[in-house]
Amino acid sequence: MFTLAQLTSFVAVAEELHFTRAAERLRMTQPPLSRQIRQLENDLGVQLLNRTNKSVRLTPAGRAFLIEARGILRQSENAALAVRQVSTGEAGSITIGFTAASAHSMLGTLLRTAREAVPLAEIVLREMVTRDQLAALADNSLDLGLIRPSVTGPDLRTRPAVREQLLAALPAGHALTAREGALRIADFHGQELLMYSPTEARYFHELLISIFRTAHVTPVYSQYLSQVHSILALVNWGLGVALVPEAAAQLRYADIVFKPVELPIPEPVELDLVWRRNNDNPALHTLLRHL
Amino acid sequence: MFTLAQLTSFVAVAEELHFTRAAERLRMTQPPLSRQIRQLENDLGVQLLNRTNKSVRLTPAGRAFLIEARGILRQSENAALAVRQVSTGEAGSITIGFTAASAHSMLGTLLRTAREAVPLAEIVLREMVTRDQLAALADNSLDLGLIRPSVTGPDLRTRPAVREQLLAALPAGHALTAREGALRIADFHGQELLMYSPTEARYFHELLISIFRTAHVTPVYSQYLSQVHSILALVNWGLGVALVPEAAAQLRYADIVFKPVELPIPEPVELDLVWRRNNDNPALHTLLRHL
DNA sequence: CGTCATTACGGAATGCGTAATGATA
DNA sequence: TATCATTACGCATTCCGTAATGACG
Repeated sequence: MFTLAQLTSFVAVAEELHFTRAAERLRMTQPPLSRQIRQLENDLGVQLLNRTNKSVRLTPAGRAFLIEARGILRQSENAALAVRQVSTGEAGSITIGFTAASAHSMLGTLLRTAREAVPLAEIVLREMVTRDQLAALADNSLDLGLIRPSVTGPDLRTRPAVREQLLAALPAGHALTAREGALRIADFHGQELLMYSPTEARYFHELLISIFRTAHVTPVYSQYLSQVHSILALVNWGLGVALVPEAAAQLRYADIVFKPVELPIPEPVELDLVWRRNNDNPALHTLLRHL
Repeated sequence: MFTLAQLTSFVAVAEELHFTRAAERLRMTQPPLSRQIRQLENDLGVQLLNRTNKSVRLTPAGRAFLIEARGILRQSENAALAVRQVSTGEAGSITIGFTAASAHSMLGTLLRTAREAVPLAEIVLREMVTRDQLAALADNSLDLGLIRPSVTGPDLRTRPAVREQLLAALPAGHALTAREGALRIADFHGQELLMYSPTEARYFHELLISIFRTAHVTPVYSQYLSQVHSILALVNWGLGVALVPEAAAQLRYADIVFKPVELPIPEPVELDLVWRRNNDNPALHTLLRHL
């Protein structure tokens, strides 16, 4: 197979149609240039140039190869450029995991920041539950996760991304919807509360349990569900009340009224950014620096 | 700039993720392979692989470069293949000149043959008058011309392509349209004949002059025109009769009747293929062999 | 006979292979 | 301690540059 140097030489000769001038342009003497071209022709088994002593002309095959050679050289230069951009974090690919609920709070901001910070990078989004995100981070198939706070290994790094309020989600016509201003935790005493699953939505489950225990309030846990939008669907059907992160209020339901709730911690719902400490994706670190 | 050999080495290592195995695949020993990869990384200024003594992993930049490297190698192989096809006449580009009139007789056949003979070649068609075709053949911007017989230089080769009848083109309602069967030359005596220009359409001009002189017939030369379709337009308007190559009958005019003419030579209109003797376009010669 | 590509030849650099070293699990 | 990448070193090849040759207008 030929050499990139041979291609460079050939392009120079093809453009100058003059070995001596081409050699000058290549900052070499003319004999080795002649040899290179001859070598290239031997490698290809094709005559590229017709030389008489007073003129150098391209053969049809030479014309065709000139186009190819230029293409290969351009692609090579682009490759060198592109790989440097990836290595410095200017370009590349960042795979970001998110949970459905987080999409409404943080994801928009994150993507906007990414577009500014690493405009040349490709952002790949994957909707995954927290547990799957942690697994994907571990095997390097995910660069960055958006998860609810949870126990993570020592090789994962975590950073709080946003904090949100909890809102009461009430079916239209429910007694509490008539109340002026914010609700209090005590208002939920004895209410049918649509509760988060202790396994699938452990973070919210424990958050609510803790809030109610602290306030000595005991609602009626009618259903356990893992996803916020499932809970809202049930509220919409009048099957109970719920506490959901404020981002969920972006989802419009015909028969749900959202009301603020007074809590000891005003914004108790956290969302974390998480990534592998040893992740060597430079684009990821460029993005993290801008967050 | 890097080398294609380095790219080949890198692809092997990236695929095996193991220097020793990659070296075996490349039929070389492992140390020079290590050096090549290191050299490639130095050239690029980018780390492509993370080596621990027990594992070789691609960095994100390495992943990006692997794709680029495969692309460059593939393009290089394709280029070598393509240029060989051009040199053997399997592929390439053939520029063919034609006159408007010839388009209807020969061009279809020619293109069909070309598609069979050199399916990989690009056929470029250029409508040019005979004189321009000869000039273009001389400076190599045309590979093949379709022209009326004319004086050509010694470095041009010519081959008869087709012979055609001459047809009488009569305006609808003209007295001769009533005649049964073929016309005779004598029928044109005293007729208003739309004549070919002696300079722009020399071949037809001299052909007709010769035919009428031989038959001792003298029509009235009312107009001199250079192009067949101009002549037919005037016939269509009733401004005279004309003699045109049979291919012209393919052009449908509302008010023209075509009739055969008895001539001493049944098919006096010739169309030639012409090309430069020294044309080094292999695709052209492949095509000519099939014609 | 002058221009310009090719051939001839000597020296430097590149690149492979073998052997030794070093690092990590 | 075994595996596997890197470093060390010697040799063959490649490739450049200078000089000589040759071919075409």
